[in-house]
Amino acid sequence: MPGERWYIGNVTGKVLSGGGKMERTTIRDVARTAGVSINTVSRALNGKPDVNPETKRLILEAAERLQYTPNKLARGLRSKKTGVIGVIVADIANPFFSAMVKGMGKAVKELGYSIILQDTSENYENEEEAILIMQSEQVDGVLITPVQTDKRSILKLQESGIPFVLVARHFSDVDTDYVVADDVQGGYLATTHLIENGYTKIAFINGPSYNSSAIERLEGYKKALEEHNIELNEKLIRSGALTMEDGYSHGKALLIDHDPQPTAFFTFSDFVALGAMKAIREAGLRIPEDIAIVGYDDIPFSSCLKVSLTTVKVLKREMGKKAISVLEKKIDEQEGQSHLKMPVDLVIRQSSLSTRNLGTRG
Amino acid sequence: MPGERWYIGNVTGKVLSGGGKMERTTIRDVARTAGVSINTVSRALNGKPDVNPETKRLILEAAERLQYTPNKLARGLRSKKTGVIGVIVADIANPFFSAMVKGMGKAVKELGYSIILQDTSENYENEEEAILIMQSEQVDGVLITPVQTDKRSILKLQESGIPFVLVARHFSDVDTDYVVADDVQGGYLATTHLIENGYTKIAFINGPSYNSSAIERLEGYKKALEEHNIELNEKLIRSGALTMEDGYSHGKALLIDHDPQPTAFFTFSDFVALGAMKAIREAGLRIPEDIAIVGYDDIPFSSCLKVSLTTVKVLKREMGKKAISVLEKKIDEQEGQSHLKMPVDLVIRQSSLSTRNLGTRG
DNA sequence: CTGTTAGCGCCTTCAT
DNA sequence: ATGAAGGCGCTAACAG
Repeated sequence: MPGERWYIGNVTGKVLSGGGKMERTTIRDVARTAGVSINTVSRALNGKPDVNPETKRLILEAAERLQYTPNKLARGLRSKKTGVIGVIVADIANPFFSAMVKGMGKAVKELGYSIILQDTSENYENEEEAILIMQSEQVDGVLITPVQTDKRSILKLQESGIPFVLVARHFSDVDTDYVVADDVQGGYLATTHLIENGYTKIAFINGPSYNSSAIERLEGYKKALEEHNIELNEKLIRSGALTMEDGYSHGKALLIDHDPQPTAFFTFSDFVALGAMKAIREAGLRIPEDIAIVGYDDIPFSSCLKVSLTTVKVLKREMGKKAISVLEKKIDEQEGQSHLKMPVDLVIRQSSLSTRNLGTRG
Repeated sequence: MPGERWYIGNVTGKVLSGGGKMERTTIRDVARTAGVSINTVSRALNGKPDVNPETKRLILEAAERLQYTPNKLARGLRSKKTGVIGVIVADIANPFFSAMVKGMGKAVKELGYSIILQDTSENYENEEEAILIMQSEQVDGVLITPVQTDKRSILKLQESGIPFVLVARHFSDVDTDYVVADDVQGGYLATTHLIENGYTKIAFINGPSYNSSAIERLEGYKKALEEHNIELNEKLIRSGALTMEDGYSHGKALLIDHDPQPTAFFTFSDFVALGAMKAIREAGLRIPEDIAIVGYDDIPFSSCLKVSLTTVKVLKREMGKKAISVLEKKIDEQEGQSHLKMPVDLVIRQSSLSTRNLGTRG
């Protein structure tokens, strides 16, 4: 527990001899002003027992007047707790992650922690460095969406002894706590939906092959095909798509002289879907009449497109919040591992609903 | 300067008597192992002069072997520098701000700082609290996009003596450093573009009236109208729009039995534009044939819409980077205030280009 | 070149 | 119920 936070501002009114620079009020100033000893102040301010209500009042008043703010560094040095949680994400500019971080921020606030943010840009070296920084920062815990091109960084993190939880992605062969979305189910729902609407030639523009979300969604995709006795065609599966541009180029490749010609797309993210949609339009095809498409994540704009996007909704903020609460338990030494899968949900909109959506096609 | 960073990991190998928990290696352990005094180690590690190369080598070796990582808290307590910069944004889930933060993160990395993030959700009370937290965190400096419903929080920040820079928004009546976009110019460019394409009934779905960006864009809007001798009609100006939903409702209000009937929209953001576009479509109108629309920010998806969105491009990452560099100067006591306006640019796409874009309409 | 000393602000024994 | 003393890990004088 990072200790409760209460603030009254921070200006001392004192002025350094040298120039115009302020010096922060310390517990000492408060003690002097209240006419008590340093640690009586400490105890009063931290709500510890054994403090005369009257002196407590005096102390609180003095603190208020002097605009005292506790120094977290000093406190941290003593208590070995910084009240800071390190958050390492793959790309903060991606609405998926920024929504997640937003949720973390909210959850963390109630607990009195702060967040230090690191962005790896999906780059493993950056991830390694980010972890070292977190260690040096003495964070009380770490939340990380690993890049996954290598697992050694996570193994090191494990060795370091810092409590940590993987978020959004996890390793099948490294035993850690994690909070992820139920991606198998997501892949399954999306694919089943397309199949049930008569599509059989469903192309899957998937994420990188090392990415756990991509792996699990593919599993869901395969499961759905199998259940409906549709033969898997490797040519319809493409991987490595993360951006809009990737979606565009993969979409294009799948449409131009491609065998078999897909009649529907399932994509790794709404961003990828957007790129693919552009490719579809440029190929002179209509959505959903000629090609249906289903995205993933349910990012805000998806509902507002001219042809609104059917997608798998992931509870991004909730996932962030949940991750914090799992991490907090770890920090508080409450044993037992958490392997959490957040439920996902198919949001059916226009992009997958052709008016002539009966019977089999292609 | 937050002191150079160098890491070697952090596990000591030591085990506490009590249980399996690690204890971090301290400078003391290194000193003992290297057979020198504590502060020789400190100096060696910090690259200070007056250290025998040979002993330095010994110390570095020992540090390496023991996996020593400096304790930033202790260092900060002494040096009064935490190497942390506080970033307070209005909404990290907004792509505009997340792109900005991404830029800050990159810039900060090179300088050896870390970032503590706070999200106010456009709420003033949260902003006040965020500032207090930053003080308590002893950050070396603060970057903030103020909510602007009240300026007292900023005045307090000023009093606190912490170096800070406003980003993306600024106060006309509070003298601070800031890095913002050239919003007058942005409003002017967008409006002029519409006018030059024959539109005269240009509705402006603007942001909150206290928001400096909204104020300045309105200024640009008015300037453009004036230059073209188009009479300003207050009924075409709406304020308070921040979200997609706001854009939708304002758009709707402007289209249903509205006098005068607008022929073009200029909106506060691409998000707001997206909402307005939905309203336009629902009113049975076409973009851009019936209603042209210009957004603001140039958020990634804008280019990929079926009718791609004409918008004012703001250099979000660059603004973040610039803000960091200005802040760094302040931290290093380099005097002189910075009032920076980042250039903006009109990106013309389909949403403002009717095929029959000649002559005057409406 | 190197070691000794002192203290940053806070909290935690231990006395009183 | 309160105060005094010690120390978290590190850096910055000042000696030697």
